[in-house]
Amino acid sequence: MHDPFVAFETELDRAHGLEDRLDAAQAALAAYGFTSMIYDYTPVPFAHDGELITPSLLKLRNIEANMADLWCRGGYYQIDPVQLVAAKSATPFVWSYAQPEGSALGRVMAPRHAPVVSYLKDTRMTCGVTVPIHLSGGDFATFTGIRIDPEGDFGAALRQHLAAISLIGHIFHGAVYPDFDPRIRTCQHVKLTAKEIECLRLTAQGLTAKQIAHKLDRAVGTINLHLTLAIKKLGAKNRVQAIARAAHYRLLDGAC
Amino acid sequence: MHDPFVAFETELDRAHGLEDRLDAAQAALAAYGFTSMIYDYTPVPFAHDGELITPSLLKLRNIEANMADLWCRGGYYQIDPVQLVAAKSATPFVWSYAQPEGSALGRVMAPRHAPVVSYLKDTRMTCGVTVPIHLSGGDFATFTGIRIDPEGDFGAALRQHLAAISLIGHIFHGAVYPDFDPRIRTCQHVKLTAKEIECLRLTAQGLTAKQIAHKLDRAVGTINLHLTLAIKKLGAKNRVQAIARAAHYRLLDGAC
DNA sequence: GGCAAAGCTAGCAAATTTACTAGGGGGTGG
DNA sequence: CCACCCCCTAGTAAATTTGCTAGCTTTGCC
Repeated sequence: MHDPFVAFETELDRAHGLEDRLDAAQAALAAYGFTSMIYDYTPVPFAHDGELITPSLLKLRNIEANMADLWCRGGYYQIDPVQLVAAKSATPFVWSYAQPEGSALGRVMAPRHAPVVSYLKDTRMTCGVTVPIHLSGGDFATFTGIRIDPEGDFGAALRQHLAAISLIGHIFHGAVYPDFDPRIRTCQHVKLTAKEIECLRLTAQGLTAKQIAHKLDRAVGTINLHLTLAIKKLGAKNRVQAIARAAHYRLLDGAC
Repeated sequence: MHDPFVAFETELDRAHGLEDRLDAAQAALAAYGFTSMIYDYTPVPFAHDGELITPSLLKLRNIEANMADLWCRGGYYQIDPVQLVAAKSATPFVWSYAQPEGSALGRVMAPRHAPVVSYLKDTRMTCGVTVPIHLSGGDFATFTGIRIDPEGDFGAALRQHLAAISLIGHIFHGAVYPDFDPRIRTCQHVKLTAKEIECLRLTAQGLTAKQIAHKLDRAVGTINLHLTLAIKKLGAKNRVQAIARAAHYRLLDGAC
């Protein structure tokens, strides 16, 4: 029996680069009746204040050109209720803005989400499947299939495909993730200099500023200033809180 | 068309408690030819030194009685290569000890894993599917179907069911997770007292020992001692490293 | 009921951090 | 080519942390 997932994996192996693989994923979704696709990746889903962080990678297929701008620069990502559900759950889910009542989406929707809901209704992308992909390092991706102008019962029909779309999403992510460059993989929510990050990591490993100064062959004053500037950029009150936030933003590269 | 996943969800809704739901999941797996099931959950998959942490919940169905003891108290969990692959990946996968070559399992297997491999061969549980479930909080579960005495081509046949088993695993976890009690959800790798944790959390929020003393109406010496003891238990060199490790073990409850 | 262990209480000297100060060099844009 | 901004360099007084000290209370077990 021909396995569609093996065929998809073969397609992904043959594709060269992210854009080709996105096209392959789009074709795989089309076989299930989807017209559009969204894939995004973020090293850290939430800021320390609980706000969703704009992803470092957002890719669209067959979607209005202004969506990327609204989501990445217009603040729409932070008020996207589907993204909120995905960030807090690990289970793939069908969503519909036409009939959100009784669903996970319906439970999180609030007035602040209205601009996103309006936009998706205007562009007739009111129905889809989202696969949350939480990764072992705390990073996070979503893989979404959307149907433009869905028929009345398309949402119900989607449930038949949830298992397949979920696996396609995981296979796709597994294929593209190894090629992400360091800028995509690193949280840009707070921008620290290389010296600031280096000093934070050594501090998280238990070295005092004096020990770091000796290790890096620099004056203690220099190390203290790097740490102080990092504390300020992280909005922390002191060095300890800065380390807690740096850990949250996964800037420590596992150092502890 | 009858949706087996909706039927499974209904079954889980009707079940009372974790054990009943495990039975329901076992029955769902049996429909795909599996004979046995494993589900486990851990608030933190890895210790700060990279070693796998024994899960706070491990449930087995139709598996040798001594497996729980070997895995939870005998150190086998730490040398289980399937668990290592699952902890580092998010994609569900088929595994076979009969023919591990060329698979993710084969790439991680090393001599230190031999006791686990021997045990699974002795108990004829050499083939299965594992669904890693990484959660948004950093916690982690696995859902595994196993076939005892698999026929020669069972591994290949399993690929047909990977999508279905993956969704079943996610649905099952989603059904049981809300009822986990705090002891299961809290990392027990390092045991700190309530006062130690309280002082660590307040420290991570940027309060000095003096400020904490004022807030808790205690002497500074008292706060300092709680923090010092926590530092020792975490094996840290100082307060900053203790916070980095507490964050790693998710003892801070998001505090930063 | 008694004993031991664990947890919480608190003080102090030495070491470290915090929060300010200031200058030089490199890169980018006009 | 020059000016401005950013990053890296470094010093110091006041505040805080570290790492030890010791005693009291509570809890659990025999």
